[in-house]
Amino acid sequence: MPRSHRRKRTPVQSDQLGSRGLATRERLKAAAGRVLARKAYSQMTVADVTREAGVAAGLFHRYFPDLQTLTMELANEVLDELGNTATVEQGVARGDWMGRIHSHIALSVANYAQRPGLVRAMNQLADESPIFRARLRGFYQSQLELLAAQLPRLFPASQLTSTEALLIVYALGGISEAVLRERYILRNPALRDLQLSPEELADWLATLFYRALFAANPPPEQERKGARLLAVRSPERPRRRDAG
Amino acid sequence: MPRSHRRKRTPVQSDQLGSRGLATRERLKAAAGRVLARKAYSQMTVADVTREAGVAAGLFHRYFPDLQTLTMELANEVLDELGNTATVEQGVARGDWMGRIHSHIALSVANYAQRPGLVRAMNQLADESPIFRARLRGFYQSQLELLAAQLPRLFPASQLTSTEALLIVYALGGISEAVLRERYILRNPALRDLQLSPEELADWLATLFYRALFAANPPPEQERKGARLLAVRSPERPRRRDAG
DNA sequence: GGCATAGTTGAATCTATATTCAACTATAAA
DNA sequence: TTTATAGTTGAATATAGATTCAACTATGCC
Repeated sequence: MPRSHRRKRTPVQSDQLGSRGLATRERLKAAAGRVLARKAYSQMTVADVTREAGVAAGLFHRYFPDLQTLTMELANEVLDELGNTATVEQGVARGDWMGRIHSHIALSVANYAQRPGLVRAMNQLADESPIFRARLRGFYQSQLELLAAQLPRLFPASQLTSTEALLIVYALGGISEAVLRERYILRNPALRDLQLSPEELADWLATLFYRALFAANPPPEQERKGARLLAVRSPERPRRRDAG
Repeated sequence: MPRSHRRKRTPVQSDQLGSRGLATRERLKAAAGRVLARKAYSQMTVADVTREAGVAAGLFHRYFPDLQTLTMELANEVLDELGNTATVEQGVARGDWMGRIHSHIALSVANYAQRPGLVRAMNQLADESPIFRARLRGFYQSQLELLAAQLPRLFPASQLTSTEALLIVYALGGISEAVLRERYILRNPALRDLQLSPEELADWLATLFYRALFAANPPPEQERKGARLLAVRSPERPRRRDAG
């Protein structure tokens, strides 16, 4: 196959590169990032990357053994950055659930808005590489587990097991993932003319998240911009068996 | 590239095949379905399929021009089947929202549980083929719009635009999609030992869906098996600004 | 300026896989 | 049984794209 499995000449190690070489290496990564903004990971070729970077085809293998390595490096940089922002909840009171939810979702919105191509590539890479799949899941699930761990305490009457709590937080996480994917990655035209700023979008998503979690609207003082959504609420008891 | 773009000999049309040929064609499709259960669409080869079907390599092109055509045919069969089941809500009262939600989610759970490989392949195919991407979105969104169209009527005070309504239903749809993907497609070990039957899983997901939509628990008579989840609910007003 | 080293080029080569097709085999109608 | 037709085989060929590498160029140190 084009992306060979055979043992091959290994690229020079990064720590043995001069500043010029290091710069070229970065140019290749940046070029790959731009390529991924317009085509799927599995359709990107080495030639795409070198052409985008404006270097000769053969140069690629001086710096990377293959596209997967380069892409994974790019992906790990994103994950590291998101991980550093583990200070997400800074300035938000522990008991302020709406605030905490909102801060996480806002970070996620920004991530999709700023690098939709990379986010898409990360998912495609996870489809093909078990190693990266594990890495990505580890990252995502560790975030989710911060919340999952609170659920038994928050809702003692529910007798949730930790697996059940995890199920719930995956479901809640899906609320924003689905919308962000549809809007920023798939660029659904029907969602394009949304007049929402990233900030407002985060408000809406956080509100829905809060509602699914607590079966209630967030407290009014937390309303933020998604206020109109609060008027969306249980209107009546379900109707009779007849058509309604 | 291996999957060539060059014009090539076209396969014999299905309607010119005898019953033996038709049967072989189906064997190839079934074989591809099995291959997709174990590897990603973009990594499947023609040889994988013919080997799995137990026929000579060259036979593939008598029936299909390429893997994409075959896979799309497989995918369309799934979509057609799901579309036929547009009788999903049969026997459920129009005003019984929990019942309606549950019936749709139960169908989705069954779909993921029965053919996780194909569902995954459909998403991967959508990543690579704009045509299929449009087809898949059209299918999914038309389902969502059935609900979106009700929102302005259900919640007149909210003044939702149709785009906003669509945003909300995409978000709600993400609740089950995220969990089903994680459980059936990515086979997250942490979710593997869930003791829930598909029926119970649908209950949980429908309950979360209902809560996000109505900011309230579903009416008790609708409780079904996910009852324990009802104890998960707004416990207190958010605490003070201090750590809580 | 001379020299050593790091970096770059692009044509040549290799490989996995798609694709073709002439020869072969099964089927069934007459 | 013959014969026409549909179906099948697998070796041969074609191709996209990865990978190598000998020759070339830039950089910086003395």
